[in-house]
Amino acid sequence: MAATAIPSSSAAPAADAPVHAEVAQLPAPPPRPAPYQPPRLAVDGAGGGAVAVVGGGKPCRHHAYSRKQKSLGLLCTNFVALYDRGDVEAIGLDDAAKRLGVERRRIYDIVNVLESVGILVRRAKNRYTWIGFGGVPAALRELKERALREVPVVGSPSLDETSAANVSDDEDDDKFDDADGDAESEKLSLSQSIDNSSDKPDAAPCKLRSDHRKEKSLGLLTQNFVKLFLTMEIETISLDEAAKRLLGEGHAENNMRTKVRRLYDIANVLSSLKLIEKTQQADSRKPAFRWLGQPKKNEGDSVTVAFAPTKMTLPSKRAFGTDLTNFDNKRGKLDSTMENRGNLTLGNRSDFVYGPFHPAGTRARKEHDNRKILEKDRKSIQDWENLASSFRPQYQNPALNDLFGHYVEAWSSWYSDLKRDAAS
DNA sequence: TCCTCCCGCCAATCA
DNA sequence: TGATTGGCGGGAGGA
Repeated sequence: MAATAIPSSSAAPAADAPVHAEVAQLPAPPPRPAPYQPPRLAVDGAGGGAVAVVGGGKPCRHHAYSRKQKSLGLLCTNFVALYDRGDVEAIGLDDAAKRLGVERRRIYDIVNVLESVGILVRRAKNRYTWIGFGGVPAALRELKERALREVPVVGSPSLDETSAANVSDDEDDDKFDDADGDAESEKLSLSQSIDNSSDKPDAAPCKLRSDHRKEKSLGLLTQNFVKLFLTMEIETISLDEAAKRLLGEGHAENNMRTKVRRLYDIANVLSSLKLIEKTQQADSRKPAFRWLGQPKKNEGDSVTVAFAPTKMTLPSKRAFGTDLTNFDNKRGKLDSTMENRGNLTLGNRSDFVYGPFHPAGTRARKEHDNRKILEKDRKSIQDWENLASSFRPQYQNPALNDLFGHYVEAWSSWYSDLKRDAAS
């Protein structure tokens, strides 16, 4: 199989170039860049470091490290922008890492979360198949069904004794009792049904060390985190609270901290997918996350997901999607290969809040529009169709128009499926 | 100062 | 046995 099924097209960047890097220039795009030219990378032979030459601009070395440009959420946005095209099927992890300018380790984080919400599927070592956002409703539906099986009473205040308990294992590293082997199998069923190439059908139900490792996987934690939203009455939840519910009370501070770290990773990815949004808890200053899919009570089995192309509120802290590559200086050590490719930074901060899904316009007006659109979404799923046809931002950058088109296409496809499901 | 979360070490697992 | 996968926590950036 080919390394990736992304076809070369006139708008597609060269395989060895940072993808969509031009989009990262959003704040000050050329009036009409004609025709689209992918950024070129040149190697500074004397210095040994790579020097990015973007869009014909001057080479620039050593701009300041900024963790905003390296966030998992932004990486996820870029990953989706790169692969959410109708003609993409296979994804090679090496290829993705190379194209996005990050280490493989980060790609694993992304694909584990994306896989757990049905956006892609692991086919083999190093190889994933892109499903797209159309796969999300089914994955969420299955998650919800499983969660409801595990939680007899919807709205149970805690998952501690059910699925969450199955992952509250951090202090049991040396205990591999098989008392709940079946529950483990059940709990792992989704991820393993996705990735069953290596599963042995006759595997003993007892908890193996490999199972134990899987229990703590980012993918499984993602699913359990999503289940919290799918099964509980709460509108928002803080990561501390989520960690408590997933771990159970009374766990060591260390375990809790580790779990919260992972939840931050997951939340950032889910935020960039517009499945959740960062918000503020009403009764405290602590940040919390709100589910945007709202597949909860009184909605029967339906699972709705309100992501692109509708615009969501901006995260309070981060601006995802401002940079379609993550080429940048690394913190601490300098990465000789990626260093200085990061000349894709945006201008001043007030400019770069606009992600790839943001239409041109003022931030305030957009936020106002976003809120209206969000409310509109929540009123009725039927409105989405109109929204898709009417909400068509005009990007100055042709690459963005293409990108938005892909989202509209993916969304339309998913919405058609949803209507068909509802009708049947 | 505390929250957030990037980064990469290294152990587990796979081929 | 080398390659792949990913848990984990240190510690730096940011508010």
